[in-house]
Amino acid sequence: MLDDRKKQVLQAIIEEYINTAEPVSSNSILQKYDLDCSSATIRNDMAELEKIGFLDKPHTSSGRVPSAKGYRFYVDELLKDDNISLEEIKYISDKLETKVNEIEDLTKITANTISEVTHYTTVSIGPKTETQIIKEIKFVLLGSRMMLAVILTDTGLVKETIIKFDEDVTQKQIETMNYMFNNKLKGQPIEKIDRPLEEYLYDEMTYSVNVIKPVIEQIKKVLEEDNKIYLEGANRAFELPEFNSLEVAKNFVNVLDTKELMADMLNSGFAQDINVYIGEESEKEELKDFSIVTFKHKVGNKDLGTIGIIGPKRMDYSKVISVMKYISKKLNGEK
Amino acid sequence: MLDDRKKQVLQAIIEEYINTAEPVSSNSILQKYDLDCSSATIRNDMAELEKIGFLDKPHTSSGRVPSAKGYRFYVDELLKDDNISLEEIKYISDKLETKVNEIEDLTKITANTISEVTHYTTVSIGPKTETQIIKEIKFVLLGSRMMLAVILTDTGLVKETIIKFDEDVTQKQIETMNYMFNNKLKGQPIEKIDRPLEEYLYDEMTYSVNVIKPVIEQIKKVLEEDNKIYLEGANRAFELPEFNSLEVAKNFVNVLDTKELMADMLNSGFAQDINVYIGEESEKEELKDFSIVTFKHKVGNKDLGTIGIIGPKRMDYSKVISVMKYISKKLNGEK
DNA sequence: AATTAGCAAACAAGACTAAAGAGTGCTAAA
DNA sequence: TTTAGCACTCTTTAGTCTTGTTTGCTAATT
Repeated sequence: MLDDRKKQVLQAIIEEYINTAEPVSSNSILQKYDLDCSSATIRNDMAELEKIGFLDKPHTSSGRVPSAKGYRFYVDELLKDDNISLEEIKYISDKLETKVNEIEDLTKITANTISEVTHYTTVSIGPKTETQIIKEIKFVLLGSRMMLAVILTDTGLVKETIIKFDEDVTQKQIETMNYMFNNKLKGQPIEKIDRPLEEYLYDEMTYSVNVIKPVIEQIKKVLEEDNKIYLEGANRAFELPEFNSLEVAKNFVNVLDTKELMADMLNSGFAQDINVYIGEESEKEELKDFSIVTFKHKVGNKDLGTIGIIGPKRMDYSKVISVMKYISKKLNGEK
Repeated sequence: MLDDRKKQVLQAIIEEYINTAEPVSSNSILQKYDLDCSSATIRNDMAELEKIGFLDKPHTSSGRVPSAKGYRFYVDELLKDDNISLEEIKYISDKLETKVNEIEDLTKITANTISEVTHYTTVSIGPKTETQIIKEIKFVLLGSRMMLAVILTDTGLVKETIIKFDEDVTQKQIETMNYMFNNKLKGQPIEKIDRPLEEYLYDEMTYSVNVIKPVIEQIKKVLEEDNKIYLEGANRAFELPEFNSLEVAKNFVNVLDTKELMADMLNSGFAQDINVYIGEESEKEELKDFSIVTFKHKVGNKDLGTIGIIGPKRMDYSKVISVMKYISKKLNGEK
């Protein structure tokens, strides 16, 4: 395992690289971090850290750059998660006070706050629908051939959809349908809406396929619909020096544009609330130059969606994770 | 005025430049376009076209590049608007067949189609709310302290908003409120919801400010809310050579991120359905390197929103305008 | 055994030069 | 008015040299 000085050297190199984006030399850390040894000693340590794969060298006579493995060790073992200033705390608190009526808005505000404080781009997605339980379905006639269906779930998610008919429908019909749907679907998780259930509904309400069909189809569609992905601060990334490489910049825009990829990243991850994917760790070619930190945004154990920060591998993990932890505490009512 | 050969030269230069993105030399157009003269003659014409400001020269001994003024003349006088292939027509027809329930979806699908066919980035926005007339307001109780308000307008726009209360409300209260709101607002254009009207509502329904206040506030908010802007194919731009300049690429991402700027461009424009802004013509510093073609998307004279194509000044105006005109015809039911 | 000083070697980055190639503008002739 | 011919301009690319940074190694020191 690493002795203390090697850990210090690794930490110094990573932090220095996060600040400067330039390969770090033995001399530069000797000056800024007080390690009680000479630059030659540091060079020896650097050589060893390189041997075990924690550091890379752009070319033979240049300083060192952390590898994904190096960042990983840093994130797992060395990182401080209280890297947050009083001003930042104040700013976050204020923004999170905003009253919202829909949980998606809360996710958006949180994502926006994180983006502002960390200066990275964020992507966010609403809570997964499949596992949510239908609490109530309401049908409202909006005209003789148009109806609004509103579906409420246990986590407070509200889905609305407009349904159009090819023939006139009456208030009475709507009410009957509404009763049937509630009867059958209330208390069910969304993923349970399957073929047999659909057929049952078709059978029960024989009076007009023209009426029933669009209702079932549209409700299924809106429930299965992928959650929208919201982007915040896409332009912020371009302030960073790594985006001076045209190829990196191009990849970045491409990645943000590939909603499925983003949804995939946001929905994967382990049981923890915060997951860190460093460059190639994500095992997606497109993401090899980027790191993503995802944050499962919860109140109690209600899933409110996931927020991801995407930036260069040289991301300020300490700041990002500190901010996320603070927000998590805050949302759960801790002082 | 320009004689015929000068027009041909201008057209050839612009089309060649649109295709190659390289300054155009007298020789290159002599070879590809059959002008019945020598390269020296073309050079003379080019010099004159430059004198009247239709062409620019990156440096003394390079070929010519069209200026904004040159593109303007081309768009206004020389452009062919039937530059669309059978495959493209087929593709567009198919995609526009998709059934939609909300007009915003139609705008999105159309914007997506345009982006796919032209390979440019599109931005789109829903119809302006201010001038729309309220057709119906429905309140639906979703729980003892939560209500959904649905507002329908004459153009078919539907706005929904969830309203939360600090105290329990009854079905009866909701109905009374609903009646009052309809009574007062039905038939009114949205921009007419002003202070006196609000006060009247406050006065009429004295029973609880806790109930009335959030309703009025939230309805006002949702109606005044800026329409969302949808982006399609942001990454496509990066295939173009002008985006190899880091500064241009950066500006582009910035422009797309500045929603107000985009909303401004989409909502400005004259009576025509198609408006073309070439580079500096838009009089916005940020847009000096880009051209925007906006398309007011209508069925009959119902405004369904505006779609904008944004790309380099060297945009294929002919293709873009041809596609827009075809879509416009198609949406209005012409074969 | 660990640390350090000292120094040669590697290499990037920038400045400068030279040569090649493309394209124009001008002059004089058709 | 058009054209041929040619000098001139300017970009682009490659090549060379210089400078400065940083390493890795060796040998001495603690």
